[in-house]
Amino acid sequence: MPEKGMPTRSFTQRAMDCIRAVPRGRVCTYGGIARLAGNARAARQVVRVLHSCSASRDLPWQRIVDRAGRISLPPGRGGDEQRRLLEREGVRFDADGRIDLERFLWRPDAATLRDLREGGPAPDRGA
DNA sequence: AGTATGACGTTTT
DNA sequence: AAAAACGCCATAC
Repeated sequence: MPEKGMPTRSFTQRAMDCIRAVPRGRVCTYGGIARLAGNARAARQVVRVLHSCSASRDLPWQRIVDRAGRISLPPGRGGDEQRRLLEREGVRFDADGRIDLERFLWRPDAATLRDLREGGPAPDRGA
């Protein structure tokens, strides 16, 4: 059994759980995943997580977009596929290739939030 | 212990 | 409004 108080799961592991929690047909942002995983500033680490696990693990990697609702992955290196996958889930893009986050941004309900955070506290220094 | 990585986010031009 | 500059972070090595 893990030590009391010590995080048993790394940020990377928690981030993967959060990504898996994004339902089909919805999206979340890099920063949003970072915040859910316990560190609001670790958006870049979320990028690294996706880099190492997108194709291999069973992560819905395509559901992570940037804060403006745009696909960050460059076309030709997966960006096109990401858009195709999202459209197949029902996510719509406007003429500028943007997703309406008011409509498609996923927000976890209280129960999901609790589940995602059971591994450790969320030291959000946003104050 | 220092450097590199990255599909970001925020602030400043 | 758009772009650059700047800040930030967890992991790999």
